[in-house]
Amino acid sequence: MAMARTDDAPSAPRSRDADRSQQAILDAAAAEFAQHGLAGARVDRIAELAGLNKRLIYYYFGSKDDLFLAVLEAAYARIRAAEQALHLEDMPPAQALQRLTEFTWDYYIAHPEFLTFLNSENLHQGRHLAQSRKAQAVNSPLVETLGAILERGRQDGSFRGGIDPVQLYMSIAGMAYFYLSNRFTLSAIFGRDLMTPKARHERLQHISDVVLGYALRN
Amino acid sequence: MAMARTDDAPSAPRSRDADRSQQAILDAAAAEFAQHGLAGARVDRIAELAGLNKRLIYYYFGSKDDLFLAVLEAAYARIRAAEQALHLEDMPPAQALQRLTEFTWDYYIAHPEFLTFLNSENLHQGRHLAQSRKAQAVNSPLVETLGAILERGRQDGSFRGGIDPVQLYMSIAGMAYFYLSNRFTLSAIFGRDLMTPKARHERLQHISDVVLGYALRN
Amino acid sequence: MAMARTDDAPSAPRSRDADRSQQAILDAAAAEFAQHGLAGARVDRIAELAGLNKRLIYYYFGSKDDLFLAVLEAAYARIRAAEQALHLEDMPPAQALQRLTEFTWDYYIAHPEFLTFLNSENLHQGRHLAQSRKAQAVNSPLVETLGAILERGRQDGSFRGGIDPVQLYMSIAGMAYFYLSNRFTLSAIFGRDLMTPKARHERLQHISDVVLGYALRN
Amino acid sequence: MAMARTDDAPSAPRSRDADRSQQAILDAAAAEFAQHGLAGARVDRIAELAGLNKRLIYYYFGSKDDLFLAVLEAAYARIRAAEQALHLEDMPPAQALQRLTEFTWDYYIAHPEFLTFLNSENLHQGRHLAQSRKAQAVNSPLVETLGAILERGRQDGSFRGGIDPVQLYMSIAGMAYFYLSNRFTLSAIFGRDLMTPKARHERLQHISDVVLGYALRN
DNA sequence: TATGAATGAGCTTTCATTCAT
DNA sequence: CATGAATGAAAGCTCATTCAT
Repeated sequence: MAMARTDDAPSAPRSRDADRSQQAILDAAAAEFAQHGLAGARVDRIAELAGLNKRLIYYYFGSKDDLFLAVLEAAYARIRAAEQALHLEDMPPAQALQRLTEFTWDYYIAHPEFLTFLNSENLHQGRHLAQSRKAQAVNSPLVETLGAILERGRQDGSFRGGIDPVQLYMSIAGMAYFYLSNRFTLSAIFGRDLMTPKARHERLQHISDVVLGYALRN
Repeated sequence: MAMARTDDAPSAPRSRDADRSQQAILDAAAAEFAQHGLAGARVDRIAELAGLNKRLIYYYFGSKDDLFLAVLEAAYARIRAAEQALHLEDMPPAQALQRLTEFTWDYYIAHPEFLTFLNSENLHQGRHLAQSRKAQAVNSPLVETLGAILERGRQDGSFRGGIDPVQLYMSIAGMAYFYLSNRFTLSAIFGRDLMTPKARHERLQHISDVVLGYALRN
Repeated sequence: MAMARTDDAPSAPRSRDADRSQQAILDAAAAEFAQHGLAGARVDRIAELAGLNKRLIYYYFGSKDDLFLAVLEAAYARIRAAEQALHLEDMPPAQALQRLTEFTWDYYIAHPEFLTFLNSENLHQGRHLAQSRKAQAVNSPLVETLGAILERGRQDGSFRGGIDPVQLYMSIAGMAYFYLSNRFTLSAIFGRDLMTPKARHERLQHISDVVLGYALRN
Repeated sequence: MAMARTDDAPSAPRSRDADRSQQAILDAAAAEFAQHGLAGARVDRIAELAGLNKRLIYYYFGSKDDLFLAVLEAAYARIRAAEQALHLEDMPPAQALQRLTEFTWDYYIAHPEFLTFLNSENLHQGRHLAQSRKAQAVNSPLVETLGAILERGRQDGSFRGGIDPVQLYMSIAGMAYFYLSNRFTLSAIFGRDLMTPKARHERLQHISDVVLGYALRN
């Protein structure tokens, strides 16, 4: 006595509810992992936050570790999509480099959980990412874009030559990451609030100065 | 043939065994926290690693969290001591800046647990350090030293003016930190081993180039 | 041949097993708390006695203290129900007072755990009952009933006037309670078995004599 | 190279310090057992409260249970001494009975720990007292005294005959005990403070009324 | 698709007690 | 007489996970 399901999109492989439940779990898990790390996260809390039964998490994702991987992959997918929307290749080299720096800074501020996920994953020696089939595609296209920018700048004489785009990317990211990820200990050590608008502005200015001061010829 | 011990603290109210036990616990805890983070660390493993009864950990340190704080404070004390042994104030400005960059890089490589402790503490929003009485003294004297270096460089004309030592310190640290702390995810993304001698040499070279490229006038 | 169940709560959202498990835990906990007190009770033993997993105790009751409160509330509910089944209001005053005395005595003998629960709760200064929402409803209706009995007796000339029902209730209970709750130390002191049928009969007789000797207008 | 100890009393079998330490432990233990019961009492807290090393407790008393027995025996010895100081035998019967009632009430109020000790010991089914060599002497001399009072009253016509002094003693004690030992639950149930001066006065008055109303001829 | 019930293993922490001096 | 150091056992409680429906 199966009933016809008229409310489903005809070609949808899964029901809307299923998709919605999976997304709710992913969102809840992202919040929980961001706040407590992998070991500190509680499956119970994720279920409660998602408004769903705990059993469903296992039904859809298999285990806590697998769920973490899914969260991690989704986070990488989001930042990759944001990077690709920048269209740096259409800008003059110096402006493109400046824009990339700003983007990195702003993205880390808007998505602090991304930093936490990386910390967690590295604490576990990249174990989850190593098992990921999607991990290969994770390779940041930004590096290639950055390589092209540097080459264009070298050719038009604005940039010095011999800059490794991977190294520069890691430096841009690192200067932002360190400040934001370690803001609590840094605040304790330096006795100042690092997250005021003024402090944030100054940090971005400093990073830009360092990056351009390094890349620009003379 | 007992020798007079003149270099000891004037009064030793505790038996040597107590000190040794406490140090064994601290060492074991440092290893465990470094490997598994705060939530992932197991008190049982710490006790086993220390070769001591689990109860003794609570006897001396009170709780897992208090033990973590003790480990964290000890780690800060060590890096502070190492920093002060550099005597950067006796070097010419450019050399001092170069030396500081190398030191930071080398220290992070030699003491990867320090990075993990910072990650853990920041995951917990600096909660432990916030209640540390020693936290104030943690204020890195390196910043003052770096400020003096920058000022000397500005005066002798080698450095540009207007450089904030705190910002520069966080950039130096950040460029090293990001690479080393996130080496597993970075390796997965870039598909290369970041810890070969060659890769390490290149990274240090790059960081030095960036730092000096930014600080040096012209 | 399923019969319609009209005496049930209108909606039973939980499975019967859940109710049965909770009741099994309550019963086992009552036995354990009665025998060992609150601090001496072991959650492991309760679980074993209930034939259920220890985790389930926390799943349903939250903590050992909350479980104790549940046991205490259930004990109060039972004695209240038994009191209300007496229908003392339908008896002549002297007979009602006599019946109440007998009931109290018999109930304490049949439910020695009730005495132990009260001892435990008072050792902890009523901490659990104080946070009980049901505590207000615990107010023994017996006191009102007793008040009505005393008033009826005063009006028909059999009882003296001016008797506080609360005071009298506490005296009736106290004379029974002391004997039964402290029977071990009293036995040691007086060197006689207080629980033989003869001794029990004599004690009840004495209490009745005291109570009626006090209440009856001679 | 034994040194002469000139500060000791020549005939003292133990040093003053030893006596003082033992008494300190007994006092601390009494406070701890009174507050937390036997199972809830902590040897650590007793040592801390006594200002002495925990090991000494075992040196002097052997075990927590043995210490409890010592505390219990001391409590019995104190109440016995207080009872014997009453000299009820020199008073007229009714006055003596009244005085005994007052004494019992006042003593329980002044020494609430005595009630707690009895509760603890009875929770453990009198196990400790059963092992006590001094337990035989615990037999309250008050009962004999009370017996003589009742007999004198019967002979002078003021008291009714046939009163069992043990039963009456347990009733006097019980009416006081129940009120004081269970004051927290009773307060919760009746919603009134039982320990105000007024409430205490009324309770003593009631008990006296009941006792004398029972004993006095007509 | 979804859920409440249930669990084994293991967690941090506590405890009475003993060791070594 | 006195103590700080140390411990085995077990406590209350938590966790990721599975069962039954």
